[in-house]
Formats: sequence, C-alpha cells, structure tokens
Amino acid sequence: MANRVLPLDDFDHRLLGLLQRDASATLATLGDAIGLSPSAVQRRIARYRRHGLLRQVAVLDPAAFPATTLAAVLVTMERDTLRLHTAFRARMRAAPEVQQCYAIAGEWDYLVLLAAGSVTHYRQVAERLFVDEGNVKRYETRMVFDVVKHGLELPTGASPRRRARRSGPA
Amino acid sequence: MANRVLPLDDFDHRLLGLLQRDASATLATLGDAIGLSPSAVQRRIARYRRHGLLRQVAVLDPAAFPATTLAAVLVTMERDTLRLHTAFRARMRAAPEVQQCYAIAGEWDYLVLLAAGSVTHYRQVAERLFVDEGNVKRYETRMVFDVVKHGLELPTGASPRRRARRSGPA
DNA sequence: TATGAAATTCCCTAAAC
DNA sequence: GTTTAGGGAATTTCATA
Repeated sequence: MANRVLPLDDFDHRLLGLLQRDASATLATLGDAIGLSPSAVQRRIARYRRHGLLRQVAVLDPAAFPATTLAAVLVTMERDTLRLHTAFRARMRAAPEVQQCYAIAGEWDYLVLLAAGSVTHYRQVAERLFVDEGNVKRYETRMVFDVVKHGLELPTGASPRRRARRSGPA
Repeated sequence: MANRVLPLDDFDHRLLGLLQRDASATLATLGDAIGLSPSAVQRRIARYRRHGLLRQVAVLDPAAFPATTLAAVLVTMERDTLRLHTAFRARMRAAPEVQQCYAIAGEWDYLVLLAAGSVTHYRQVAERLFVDEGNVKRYETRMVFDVVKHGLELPTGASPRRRARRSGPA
C-alpha cells in the first residue's frame, strides 16, 4: 500500500506543513492558506492517505495527565543478530507503552520512549520489555521530569514561510 | 485556557484512547465503540478542545521522506540557573526542527529530538541551537538510523480493553 | 448536569467542466 | 486545476431523567 516516493510539489509541502500543525482545519481554510480550491486540497489529502503518507491522530497534553510517567530508555542488545533485533523491534511495536523507538548510532542500539500510567507501571513494563526477554544486554532509564516540547513534525521542505537562502542581504 | 485536572470518567478514557489512534473517525463510529450517542461524543470532544486537552494533527510517515534526518541529542547546560534553562527551553520550543524536548534525570539535562531536512541541515541547526548560544556545556548527537515506532500515545487509563488486575487467575 | 433524538448548518466528496 | 451539486457528518436545539 505504501508506495515509492510520491512526487510532492510546493503546494503539497505547504499543505503537509499545515496539516501537521492542525488537522482539524477545514478544506476551505487550508485552501485559502495555500491558494487552492477546497476540492484540490481534498484530492491531495486523499492521495496522501491512499499512499499511507499520513494518519490523523489526537495528541494529548501530557501536563493534563499528572500521573503519566515518561521515560527515555537507552538499550544495547546482547548480540548483533538480525533475528534478535527483529524480535526486539516487534516487541517495541506491540507494546502500547512504547511511544517511540529509534535505532541509533553510537554505543547504544536503541532509544525507546516509554509512557506509563505511573512509576510502578513503568517498572513493570521495563522489566517485561528489557529484562524478561533475555535479548537485552544493558539498558539505562532516564526519567522525564518535564516535557518542554512535544510533537512529531517533520520538515516538509517549506512549512511556514519560504526557507531563506543564506547569501547576501535582500 | 488550560484548566485544572478536568475530571474524566471511563467514557472519556476510552474515547481518548480511540482518538489517539484515529482522530478521523466519525462521531457515530466513536459513539458505537464506547456506547454513547454521536451528540454526547461531540460534546465531550468539544470540552477536551476547550480545555486544551487535545490537538488534532497529521503525523507523517518518516519513511516517506527519505531525506529527513532524525537525531537524538543529549544536552548538559553550562550552569544550573533558572535564567539559563528558561532561555534554552524557549529556544527549543521556537525551533521548528525540534520535535521534542524533555528534561531528564541523570548526567544529562535534556533529551532533544531533532528533525532536519538533511544531514547538512542538521549540522547547521545543532550548531545554532547548542553552540552559538553559549549556554550548553556539552552535547552528544545520536543519529537515528531507523524509526521502529513513531507516536505520542499516552495511557489514558483504559484504552483498548480494561487493564487486567495483577492478582489470581480469573 | 449530561443524555439521546431530531433539525439545522456546514463540510466533505464526487461529479462535470 | 475550478466550479457545481448532493450526501453525510458535525453542531445546535430541545425534551428528558
């Protein structure tokens, strides 16, 4: 279903930028913002969806859920076999407490962001995900004290205004 | 505008769980899933919005943007003054390339997730955010090789099915 | 106070151009 | 790509427990 790169023009870039910030805007509003008719906007968004480029979700304000325990976990695997890594990744994707999981460069193999309902809940989850399944060599938990910024926006190429070119003064 | 804790019942928990996964579902669909009329669902969602509890966004598939460079950056500040930290946080919130920023426990002060359009772009941003402003003592970049999981879901208390109580067998 | 059902309005969607 | 027409969904109103 998810196809190859799917060519995107400047309208797409700006539209995706807007949608990443507010997906509840109407097609007319979006169209006005980028200079396109509502229908054209609708057709483009439908195409994004068809290609699996977007999904619409609600993002909750963490501050509104004081009990929520967030943690960043650095993980190193026992051995570097594809089999082990595949299993680990599947486990991460399956666990509802795992918000994000990244394979990273350097001394650690993975960075995992966990969201649990309490510190107790976090410990149970970490035990289950990183200890019980004997694939993890070592993991370090960094508890999150404060969420300074919270989002998943990707640079689309031209989000808010045209990116300035670094040359002489205009 | 964002108020105090705003009491949430079990309908809310389940509704928020659904919305976090798919905010494009119709009110009727959501209502069927949790056993409430479309009107009731609509009122509750309106209340969430009014209290700043949620925002609806489109999440892009990082795999569809091969040029995108993701990086996890660990940061330690020069000195532990409130003034410095406040300035740093404001900078993180203002920078469009900063997806997320967390204050964390341990040897590092912050974990920053950056999304740039290219490696070159990343280096420019890191230079600007962590070097030019002389508040950062040290920072380490962990480039992201692969996005295993991608989301911001918080546990609401009863998302898909009732969370099982850890006691004897049923 | 919050619900469900009905009425209204608005928006999304699918044409035709 | 835009304009038009139709169906559907979001929103408001209202009676009610």
